[in-house]
Amino acid sequence: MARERLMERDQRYTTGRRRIVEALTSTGAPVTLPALLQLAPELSQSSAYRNLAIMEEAGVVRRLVHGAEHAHYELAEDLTEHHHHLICEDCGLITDVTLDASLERSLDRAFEGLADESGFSPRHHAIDIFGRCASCA
Amino acid sequence: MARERLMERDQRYTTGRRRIVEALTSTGAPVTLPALLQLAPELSQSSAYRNLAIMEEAGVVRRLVHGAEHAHYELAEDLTEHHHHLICEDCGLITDVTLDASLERSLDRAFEGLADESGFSPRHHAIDIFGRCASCA
DNA sequence: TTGCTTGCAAATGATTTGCACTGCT
DNA sequence: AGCAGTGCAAATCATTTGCAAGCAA
Repeated sequence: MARERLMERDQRYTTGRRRIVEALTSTGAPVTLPALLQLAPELSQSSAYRNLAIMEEAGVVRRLVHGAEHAHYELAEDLTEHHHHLICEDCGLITDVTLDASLERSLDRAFEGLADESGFSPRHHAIDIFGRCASCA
Repeated sequence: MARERLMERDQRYTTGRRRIVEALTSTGAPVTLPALLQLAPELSQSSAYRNLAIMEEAGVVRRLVHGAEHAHYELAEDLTEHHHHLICEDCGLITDVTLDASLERSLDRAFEGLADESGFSPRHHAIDIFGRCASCA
């Protein structure tokens, strides 16, 4: 899947890129760049950044920005499934959650309604739930 | 209100801070630092950053980070009202929206449920709706 | 070969900080 | 007077980029 997405954009699925995708697949949760380099120490920082940017563009990777610190990276939703994020305000840990399908449907309906009122056309949404994770509680 | 929040933290409500609050009040939408300085040209960049950080800490201001560019600042929800953001993927414009109270209630209920399953205790949430604004459509 | 990729080191740019000065209290 | 707040210029630090060398089609 990742390979196809890249090929469509005339991008190669190189070893470095495969390593990144494998690392993101193996850890279920979004990771920072330093964390990614720990998972795959043979990657060089600049190439990792460059390849993440290319794969983000190609729809393989998603970049999350939350505080001022490092951004987090995860596989794009088409390669996984639609989900949201629990963010621990103490330690910065980010984990995934999925909401009930009917609730998602209600949200989408509400968002569509905005188009009429304001002229804004929604494409996708992201919900961040801030709080305390189990280990920081 | 802003003054009280600052006083509680033994912070003064100085002219510079008042100017920032007034500027944020006058433009309904979240603004970047450069935009804020345009609204209030007598502010100096470093003091504006410093005061925004202090007021964020005091719960007067909220900082939003979305792409890689400048962060956006707005008045904290206790000084305004609970709302979410429409983000234009073309021009970066951010505007506020409020959802139906019953939908918010369903969301909160769903989030509370997470505490039981995962041990995560939710404090607040933010919904970002990405798409095209009226002028970029 | 020809051009995309890589890794290193250097550059960028938003935000932060040191410091001397001003202004409340 | 005494300490918090300000503005300037310099420092930070995540991320990006230039460039020479490596590798794949």
